[in-house]
Amino acid sequence: MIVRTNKTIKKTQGRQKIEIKKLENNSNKQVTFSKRRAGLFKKAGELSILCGAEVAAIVFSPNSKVFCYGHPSPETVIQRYIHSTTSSNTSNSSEAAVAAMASAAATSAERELVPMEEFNREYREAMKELEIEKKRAEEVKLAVEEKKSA
Amino acid sequence: MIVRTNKTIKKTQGRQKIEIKKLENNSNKQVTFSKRRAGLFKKAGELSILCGAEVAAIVFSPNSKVFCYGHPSPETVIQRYIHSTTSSNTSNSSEAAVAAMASAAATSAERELVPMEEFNREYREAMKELEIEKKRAEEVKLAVEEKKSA
DNA sequence: CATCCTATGATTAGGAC
DNA sequence: GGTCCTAATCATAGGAT
Repeated sequence: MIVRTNKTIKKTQGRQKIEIKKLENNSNKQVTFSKRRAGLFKKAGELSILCGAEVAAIVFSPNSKVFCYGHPSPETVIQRYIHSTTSSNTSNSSEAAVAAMASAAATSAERELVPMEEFNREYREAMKELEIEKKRAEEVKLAVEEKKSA
Repeated sequence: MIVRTNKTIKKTQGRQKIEIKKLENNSNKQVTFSKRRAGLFKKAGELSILCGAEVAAIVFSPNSKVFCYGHPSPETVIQRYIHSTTSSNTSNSSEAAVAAMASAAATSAERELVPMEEFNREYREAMKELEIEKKRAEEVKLAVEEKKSA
C-alpha cells in the first residue's frame, strides 16, 4: 500500500540554521542581503518608535549600491553624530576616563554613597584596564601618524 | 509548609506580544532600549559578515547618549554615504581614523563631580565603550597597514 | 543597569511564483 | 528584483538576581 498521508510531507524545509560567515553563493547572497536589510531597517524603526530614539542605518550592498534608513532622517542623525564626535577634543581617551573616575572618586568619598571597600577594588581594576588600553591607543596613534606622513 | 510544585508554575510569562508604539514607562523604556539596541547592532554585524556589506548604525538614546556600530567603522561608512549622496570631494581617510579615536575620547568627556550612585553605571559604560573602541582601533590599524603595503 | 532564564512571538532560510 | 509560503531558528518580554 503506497498511501502517503500528506500530513507527513513537509512543504518546505523551513528555516535552516546557518553559520554567520561570508556567503559564497552570489545569488543566495543577494536574496539574503535584501531580506536582512529589510529586517534591519524594520528593527531600526521599531527602536525609534518604542524608545523615542533617533536612529540611522546605512548599508552598502556588495555591489556598492547604497540604502539607508533614518528617523527623523538619515542626514539629521548623521549630522548629530558628526557633531557629537568632533566637538570633543580630549587628547587621550584613557586619560579622560581616568580623570572622570578620579573626579567621581573624590565626590563619592565624601558622600559615601557606596562602600569604600567596593569602590577601591573597582577603581584599581579600572586603572589596570586603562593602563592596558593606553598602550593600545598609543600603538594606533603611532600607526595613524605613520600613515599620515607616508 | 510552603511547598509549591514547580511543575505547573511557569517560571516566566515568556515573550509577550507588544504594540510598536512609544513606551511610556521610563524604566521599561530604558531596558527595551538597551536590549533592542544590542539586537540591532548584532543584526547589522551579521548583515555585513554574511553579505560582505558595509554597514553603519547610529542611535541616540532618549537621553541623547550616542551609540554606534560600523563595519569597517562608522566613520568609513558615513564618509562613503556622504560622498555617495553629494558630489563633494573625498576627504582624507586618515581623518576617519582620527575621528574614531576622538569618538573614544568623547565617550568619557570631562565632567564635573559625579554622584557616586552613578559611578558604577558610568564606570561600566566607559569600560564597555573602551572595549568596543579597542576593537575598532585595531581594525583601523590593520586597515592602515594594509593600505601601506598595497 | 547588566546578565541570566524561560516561554513565546518575530524573523527568516529555502522554495515556488 | 520583489512576493508569498512554511517550518524552524532566533530574538526578546517579563521576571529574577
